[in-house]
Amino acid sequence: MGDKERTIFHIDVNSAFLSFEAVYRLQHGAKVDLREIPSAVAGSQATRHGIILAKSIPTKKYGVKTGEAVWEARQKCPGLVLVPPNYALYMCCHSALLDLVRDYSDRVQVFSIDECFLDMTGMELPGGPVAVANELRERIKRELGFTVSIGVSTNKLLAKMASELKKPDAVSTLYPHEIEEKMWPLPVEEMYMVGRATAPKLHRLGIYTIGDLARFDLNLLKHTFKSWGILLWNYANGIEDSVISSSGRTVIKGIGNSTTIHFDVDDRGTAHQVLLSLVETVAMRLRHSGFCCSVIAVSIRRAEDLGYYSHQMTLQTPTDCTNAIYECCKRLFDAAWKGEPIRHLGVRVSRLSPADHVQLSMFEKDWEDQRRIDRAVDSIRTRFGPRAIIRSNFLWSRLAPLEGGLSEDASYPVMTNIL
DNA sequence: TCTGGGGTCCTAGGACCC
DNA sequence: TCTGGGGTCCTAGGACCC
Repeated sequence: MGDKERTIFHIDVNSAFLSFEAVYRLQHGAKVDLREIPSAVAGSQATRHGIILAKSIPTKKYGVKTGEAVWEARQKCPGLVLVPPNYALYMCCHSALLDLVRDYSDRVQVFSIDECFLDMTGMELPGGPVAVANELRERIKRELGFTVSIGVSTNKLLAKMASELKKPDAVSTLYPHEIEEKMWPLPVEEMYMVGRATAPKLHRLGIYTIGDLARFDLNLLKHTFKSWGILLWNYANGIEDSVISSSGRTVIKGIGNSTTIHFDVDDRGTAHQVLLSLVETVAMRLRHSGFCCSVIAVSIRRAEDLGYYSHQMTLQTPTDCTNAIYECCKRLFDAAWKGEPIRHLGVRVSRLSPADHVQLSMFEKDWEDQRRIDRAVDSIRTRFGPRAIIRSNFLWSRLAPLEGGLSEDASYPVMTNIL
């Protein structure tokens, strides 16, 4: 990393989906600001997508949590105003934020739809980093209408932890010399990378705060958690030196779609059809990205206990062909399914290689024909909409012909692994 | 009448090779 | 003639993030 000290900003949109929604509605004549009343963005219960995706600060006061079931949230907070998600709108807000932020640095790492890192190292910062961060925060509020929390420090981990310190609409620093005072007193589960499974294990070792973790014996952590233990100890001590990867737009490792079906599936035929609707979008995205895949995986979530299992296979020859992937998915499903009612199905392809130098296998003689068909379907869907052409067996079914998938915008933000 | 959907990385165990 | 040992690849499952 060199010995030069860096200046990193982490920008986090406060209650992102809900704020985007609130701003949009105000701009279109709404009288109430969703951010000021108990409200949330949530999926539809009728189609069994009923969970809270984002909530207002007043809602938070009722103890409602993101990811919680809607009926549960309603019990805690009667009168909760719910609005359906609108991902296209969120993408617009995301792009607008990035455009604005790039005025301040060209080294921007998109971390998710509502978070990014800015490398401000070596920039002229009139009044210091905090003054510039405040100006940026004000400008976002003024021009885009929503508020952000900005964390300022010398690496990404500390900048990210800093942005959590004060919300909404705030700038916080967490410099190395402030770690002991600002970060160590926090509960260990508030540290990035300490999740549901790790927290209780740390508690069992007598580790309750981030400070406890930072001062814990590293060898003992290594013994218990392997490489994970080293990562946790480093983070607790503010040690993290990954670079901001901006231009090197993150290399995609895999593409997947999954869906919760609005009724329980208990027969093979219906399951196959769901898989097909997932493969249609996965394969289209795969071709759009210019890759072929070598690994195909199908995952199944049971209806009764939400238990989950998966099955995967490696191909001899990489492919991006809808039918080829679908045939594999059917085989994988048939081999894996134990016959229980299914709530959720997923398809994922990985081990990607560039599509332009895929070796043609002499056994797949109709391969070029298939590619031609896929290309033709893709171009019709691109020109006339994704539903301009669908498989006839979906016409009389209860299922959507294409399931899941992100807007064809290739710049969709994907979480870029550990910092 | 149960909790979405998109990702990433790591690890253990088995197969197989030399 | 007892049983190494190192390496790679594959799969299933588990952890985490937003």
